[in-house]
Amino acid sequence: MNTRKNSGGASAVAGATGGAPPRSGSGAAKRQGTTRRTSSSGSASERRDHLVKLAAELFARKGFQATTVRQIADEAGILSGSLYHHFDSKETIVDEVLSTFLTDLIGRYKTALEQEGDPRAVLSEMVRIGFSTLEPHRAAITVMQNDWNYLRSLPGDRFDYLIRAEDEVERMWVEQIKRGQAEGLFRADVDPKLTYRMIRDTIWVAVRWFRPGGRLNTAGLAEHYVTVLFDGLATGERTSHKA
Amino acid sequence: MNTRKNSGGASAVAGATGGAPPRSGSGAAKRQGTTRRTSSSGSASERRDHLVKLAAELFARKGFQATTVRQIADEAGILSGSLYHHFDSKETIVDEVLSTFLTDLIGRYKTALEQEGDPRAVLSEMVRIGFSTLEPHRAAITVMQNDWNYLRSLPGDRFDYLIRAEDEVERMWVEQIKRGQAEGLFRADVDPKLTYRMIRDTIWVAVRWFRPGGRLNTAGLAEHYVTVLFDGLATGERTSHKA
Amino acid sequence: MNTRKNSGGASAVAGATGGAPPRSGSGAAKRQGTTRRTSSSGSASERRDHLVKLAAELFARKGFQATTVRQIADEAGILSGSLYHHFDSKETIVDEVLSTFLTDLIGRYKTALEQEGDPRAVLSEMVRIGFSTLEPHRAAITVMQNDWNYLRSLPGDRFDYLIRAEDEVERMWVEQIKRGQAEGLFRADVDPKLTYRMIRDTIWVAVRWFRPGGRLNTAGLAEHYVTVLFDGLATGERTSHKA
Amino acid sequence: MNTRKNSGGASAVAGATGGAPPRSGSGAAKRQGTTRRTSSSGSASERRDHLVKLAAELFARKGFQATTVRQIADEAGILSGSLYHHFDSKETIVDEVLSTFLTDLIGRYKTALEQEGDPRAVLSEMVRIGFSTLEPHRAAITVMQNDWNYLRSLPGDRFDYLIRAEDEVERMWVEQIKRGQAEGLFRADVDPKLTYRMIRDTIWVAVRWFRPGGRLNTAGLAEHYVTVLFDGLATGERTSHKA
DNA sequence: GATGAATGAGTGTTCATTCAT
DNA sequence: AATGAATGAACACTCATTCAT
Repeated sequence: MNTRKNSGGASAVAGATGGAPPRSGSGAAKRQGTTRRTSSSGSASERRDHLVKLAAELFARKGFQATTVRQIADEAGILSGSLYHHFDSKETIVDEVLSTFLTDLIGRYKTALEQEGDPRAVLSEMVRIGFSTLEPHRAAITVMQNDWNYLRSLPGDRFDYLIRAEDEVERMWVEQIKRGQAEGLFRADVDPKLTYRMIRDTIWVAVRWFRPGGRLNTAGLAEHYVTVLFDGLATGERTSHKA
Repeated sequence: MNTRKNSGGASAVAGATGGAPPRSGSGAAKRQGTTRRTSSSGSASERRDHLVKLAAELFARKGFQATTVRQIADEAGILSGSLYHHFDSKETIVDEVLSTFLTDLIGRYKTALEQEGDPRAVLSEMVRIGFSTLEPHRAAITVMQNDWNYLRSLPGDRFDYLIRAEDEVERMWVEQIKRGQAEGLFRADVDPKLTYRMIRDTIWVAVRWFRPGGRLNTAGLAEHYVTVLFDGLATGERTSHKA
Repeated sequence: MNTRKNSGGASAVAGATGGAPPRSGSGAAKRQGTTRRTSSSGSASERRDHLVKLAAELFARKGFQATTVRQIADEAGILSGSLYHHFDSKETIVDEVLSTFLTDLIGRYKTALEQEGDPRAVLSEMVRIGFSTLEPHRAAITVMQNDWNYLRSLPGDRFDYLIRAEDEVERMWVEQIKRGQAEGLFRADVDPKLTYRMIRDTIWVAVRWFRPGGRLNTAGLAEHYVTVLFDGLATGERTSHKA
Repeated sequence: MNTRKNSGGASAVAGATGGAPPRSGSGAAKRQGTTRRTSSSGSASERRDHLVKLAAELFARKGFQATTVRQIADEAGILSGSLYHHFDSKETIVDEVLSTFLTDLIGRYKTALEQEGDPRAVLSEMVRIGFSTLEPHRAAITVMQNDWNYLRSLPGDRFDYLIRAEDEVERMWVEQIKRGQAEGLFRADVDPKLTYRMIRDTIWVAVRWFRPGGRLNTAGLAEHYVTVLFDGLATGERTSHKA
C-alpha cells in the first residue's frame, strides 16, 4: 500500500483492523530508521508531519481534487516538485491524513470497549469519543466526508483500508447496540445497524458546521446528543401525530 | 445568477426563498422561449432535462469535479462541445441539478407548514418529507453533500442561493422546534438550532448508504427515525452511565 | 492495443502476423468510419497522417524520448494539447509510425515469397525490398533502430507486436536461406539464423548514414550488397591470412 | 571537453585521433591528482570506475535518457546527489563509458595495422578485433548504437570526439580495402567506403542480439563473418536471378 | 443541433543538479 | 564522501470552453 517514501505512517489502519493495534499510542515511533542523526532528532519526520498538516487543511477547505500540489507547496514555502522529496504522490499525502485519523479513532474505540461497562455507558463513551475527535481531526474528518467517494473510486487498492476501517467500526457499534437490546436497556424495535448509521452520521457531519469557540464545545455537543439519543426529544406529553 | 442559456430553470430557489413558490406546480412552464419549433413541443426542454439527469447521476457517482463534460456528453451520445448548445457551462448544469431539488424540497416543506398541526405532527411530517426526497432526488442530495464546500468556494455569487435556501429551511425547522418547546411537547433543555442540525444531517447523510430495495424503504426509515428522535433509544430501564 | 482515437492504422501488424495481410495494399481504407461527410473526404485522416509524419521525423532526428509533444505540436503549428484530439498519447503516435512501416514491409516480403523463384532470386529480392524501404520509411526505420529497446521496455503489451513482427520476418528469411542450402545454392557451412541477422542488420543500419542524393541510390546500394553477399569481397587471388 | 571532476579519463579519444596513442597501455595513470590519500591507493579511481560500470549497464539496458541518476545511485547504494562528488554530470559518465571503449578499440586497430600483412589478413584481424570487443565492451557499444544520435545532438562540443574517432576508424578500414583492391585481392567493383560501412554495421549491431553462452562465441562469430564476407554466400552453382 | 478541431491554462509528476550540513 | 532537502525547468497529459462549418 505504501511506497518507500511514506513508509512512516500512512495506511497503517489496514493492519489495525486485523487485531492488535499497530504502534497504538505510539505515533512517536514513526520513521525510526532515520534516527541515525541523533541531533535534530526527528526533524525529517516533523517536516513531513507539518506538510501533511498543511495539506490536510487545504484538502478540507477546498476538497482533495481542487487542491493542487502547488498550493500545498506554496503553503509550505517550497516548490511543488520539492514535495516529491517527501511524498510519492498527492494520494500518499491524503492517505497519511486519513489513516492517521482512523488509527487514532479505532485505537480509542478499542480502549473504550476494553473498559467494561453496560452498553449505555459504552455507547455514551463512544459518542463522546467521536465528538472529541472533531477538533483535533477536523481536517481529516472533513476530507473523509467530502472526498470519500472519490478516493474510493481511484484505481488500485490503495484506499481499500477505508472500507475495512469502516467495517470494523460498524462492528464495534452494532455489537454494543445489540447488547443493550439484549439486556433490555435499549428499545428492541429499532434496527441496530440503521441506528448505528444514524448516530455515526450525526456525529461526523457535525464537522461541517462545528467551529471551536461557539456556544458549545465538542463535549457539550456530545452530551446534547447523548441526551436526545437515549431519551428522545419528546417529553411525556403525548399528542396525536399523523401516522 | 444565470446567463442566457439556462434562463429557464436553474437557481430558481433564490426566488423561492422570497416568499411565494415560483412556478409552483408548473414545472412544465419552463423554457417557453424555445417553442420556435411548434411541433415536438417541449422537446428542447425535455432534451435539456434529460441531459441534466444524466449529468446529475455522474456528479453523484464521481463528484462534480471528477466528472468531465466529455463524460456527460458520452453518456448522452454527443460530443462535449455540443453540450454548450444547451448549457453555458458545467456549473450551469450542476446549478440546475441543485436548484431543482431545493425548489421541490422547500415547496413541500411549505405545504406541510400550511397544514396546521401541533409541532410534533409538523416535525414528523418534515422528517418524512426529507426522507421521501431520498429516492427521487438521490443524485442532487449526494452532490449537495459531497460538493457543497467546493461549489460554495467558487468565485462569483452563482451559488449563494445555496446558503439562502439553507437558511430558509433552518428557519422553518427551528421555528417548529421552539414552538414545541413552548407548548411543553419537547424537552426544554435541548438547543433548537443544534437539534435541527442533527436532524437535518441524519436525514441527508442517509443518502450515502440508502439503496432502494433494501430492508427498509424511505418511509420505513422515516418512521424509524421519528421513533428514536422523539422517544429515545433507551427504555425506562435506567442504569448508571459514566457522566 | 489501440484506444478509440487511433483506431485507424496503428499496430495493425499484430494482425498481419497471423496470416492474411490486413488492409494489405489499401492504406486508403483507413478510418472509413469518418467518411460520413463526403465533402472534404478523408481530411481528418489526412491531418492525422500529416501529424504522424511530422512526429516521425522528429522521433528519428532526436529520439522518441528526447522529442517532446510540444515540439511535435510546434512543427504542426498547433498547441501541444491539441495533439490529444488526434492521439491518445505520444506512444500512440510512435505506434502508428512503426506499425505503418512494418505492415508495408511484411506485405512486400509476402508478395516476394509468392513470386515463386529459386532461393537466390527470392533472397536478392528481399534484400532489394529492404533497401527500397530506406527512403520512404527512413524515419520509421531510424526510430526502430534507436528506440527499439526503450519501446519494448514500456509497461503493457502495447509494443509486443514489434517482437511478433520481428519473428515473422526472421522466419521468412531463414526459410529461404535454408532452402538455398538444401538446393546446394548456398554454402552449407554458414548458420542460417546468424546469416539472416547479419543481412538484416546491414540493411537497416544503413539508415544511419544513407542520405538520398549521394553517389548511390538505394537500388545501387542493394546491388552492391547483393554482390558482396553472394560472391564475396575476395577475388580468386588467395593469399595466406592469419587464422 | 571535460570539466574539473572527470579530467582523468573521459574523452581521451580526442587526443588519440591526433597521432600517438595517449597513455596507451597506461590506464593506471588515470587520476594521479587524487593521490592525496596515500593509503588505499587508487581507491577513489576504483570507486569511480565501478560507478561508471554500473551506469554503463543501465545506459545499455534502458537507454541514456531513460536512465536516471537516481537509478545509478540506487545501484551503487548511495543517494543521487552523492554521485556529483564523482562526476560533474550525467553526461560526464556516459562520456567516460564511450571514450574508454573508443580508446581501447582504436589502440587495438593500430596495433593490428602495425603488424605488417596483406590487406586480407589485416582486414580479417580488424573484423576479429571488432567482434572481440563485443563482450568486454557490450554496454558501451550498445549505448553507442542506441544513443549516438542523441548524444551528438547535445549542445556544445562535448561529444564531437565521437565523430573524430569515427572518422579515424573509417580511414583505417578504407585504406586497407583500397590497398586490397590495388593488389588485386579484392574485387574492384565495390565501393570501399560503402563496404567499410557494411562491415562496420554488421559487427556492431550484433551487440543487439549477441549473448555470451550461445552457440557461437565472438571468435566463432568473427570467423563466420569473415567467411561470408570474403567468399560470399553462394557456391559455384549459379542460377538465374532477377536483375 | 451537432461536429471536430483547436485553445490555453493548468495538472501531477519527473529529474538533473545544487548545497549546507 | 555522503546526506537530504530543495530547486527550477520541463514533461505528458487534461479539460472546460470556443467556434467555423
